[in-house]
Amino acid sequence: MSKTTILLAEDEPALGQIIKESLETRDFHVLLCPDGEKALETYQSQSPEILVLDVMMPKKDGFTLAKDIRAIDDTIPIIFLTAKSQTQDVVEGFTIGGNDYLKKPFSMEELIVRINNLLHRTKVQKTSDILSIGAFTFDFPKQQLHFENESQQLTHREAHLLFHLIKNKNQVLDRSLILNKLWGNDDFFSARSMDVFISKLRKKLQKDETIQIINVRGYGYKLVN
Amino acid sequence: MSKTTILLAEDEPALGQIIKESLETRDFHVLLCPDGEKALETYQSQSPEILVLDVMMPKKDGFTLAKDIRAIDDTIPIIFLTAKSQTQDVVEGFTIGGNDYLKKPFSMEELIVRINNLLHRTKVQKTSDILSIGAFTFDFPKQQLHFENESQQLTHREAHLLFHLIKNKNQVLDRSLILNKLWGNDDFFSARSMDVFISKLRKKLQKDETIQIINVRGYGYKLVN
DNA sequence: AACCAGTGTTAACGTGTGTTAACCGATTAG
DNA sequence: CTAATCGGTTAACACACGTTAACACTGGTT
Repeated sequence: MSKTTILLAEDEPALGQIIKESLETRDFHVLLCPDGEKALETYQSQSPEILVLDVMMPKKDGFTLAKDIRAIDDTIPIIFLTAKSQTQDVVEGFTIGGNDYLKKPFSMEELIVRINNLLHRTKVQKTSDILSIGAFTFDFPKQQLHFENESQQLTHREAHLLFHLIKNKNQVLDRSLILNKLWGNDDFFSARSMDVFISKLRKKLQKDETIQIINVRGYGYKLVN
Repeated sequence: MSKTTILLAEDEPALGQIIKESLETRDFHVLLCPDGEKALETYQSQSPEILVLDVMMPKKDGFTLAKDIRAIDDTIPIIFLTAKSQTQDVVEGFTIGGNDYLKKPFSMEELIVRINNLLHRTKVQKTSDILSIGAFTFDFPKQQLHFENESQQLTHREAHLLFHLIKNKNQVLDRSLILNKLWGNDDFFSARSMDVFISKLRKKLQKDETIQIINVRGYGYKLVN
């Protein structure tokens, strides 16, 4: 497994360097940015998995940066580093969803705990490639779908499609998004092909009646359980 | 939706009471326990959704308690309250999985942020949108309307429209509001389309005569029961 | 080279969903 | 009272999606 990439935005070079090195000893890959604008660029080019942002920064402060990034990705975890003076209610307003904050000064242990907690939330299902849905267990790498003591082998396409459906369980999974991801385009034929696979998956999943793949006309599919 | 239950184990009565009250103003249900043993009993009888444990407690300290509870449930989120003297590496060892910690003294905001963060992780999918109306049960995610032991599948549009009607049960649901929300506009054709769906819903709901969708001319619809 | 099994794509036909149209009754303003 | 408006209902329609089977491609086997 490759290292987790952390984007660290901190304008104070000495502090930034200390944090960076500490995190690197914990086996993270750290991208240190001296200001908000640089951070945004780096975010776009490197797509890190978690952001650690100083609130007070030149050019673009941490909150503004977070807003900009949230417009692109509304799930990426963000940790704010706040000075004592920062008004607590503003910070608190930001600390919902994938957000947390730390008051300066903080210990490295504290930061690492927060990072791991937030990563865990998004990663817990992400890294473990054995997913469960209803009464099924789905081993993605092996492309096997287990039900009680039976087990059926899925094809590559079936497995990938199911994988994304489970990842977006109970939410609508956008048709064109998945078409682009798995087929590389979203033209008529690929769409038809996808329909066929949805049909196949439904058949393979029908042993557990509590789970269903529901179509949302014009948008996509929703796997519910 | 019922309140989230928090088990709070804190041996210092004054502090315990303050935390309890603060959390209650945030609409949590708080079970305050003065020591580790009481906490374990309360955990078993009340099955709370999250634990906030003081580390230093009489009879059974927070870590030991956490170990005991983890043997029963290895996913329930736990937040430790630690004094400054507590050796940080021990704490850190515990802060994996569903765990976090706060150093005393801490602000209520900090605690609430941690609680919400950890709850979010387990709860995001848990809050089920199963509504009931008259003799019907409406499973919004599955788009199913249950009546006694029958069950009919609704379409996406039907489900959303019914969802908003139930949410505004016994109040007038504004036409243009719902048109904008579901159709994206409130022009003539969308309005006509909506009428058709109201008609369909009326038909599907007519098994229970006590509930009706009443039109309020010029304003909208009201679902009554 | 011929064969085969497995996988994904295309085709053909059928079904479901949402929109539009048509026609109607009810309500209200003039 | 009459006309205009709003909403109710049904049906026609277009098109998104479902299902099955035929087809084409791949890589492996004999």
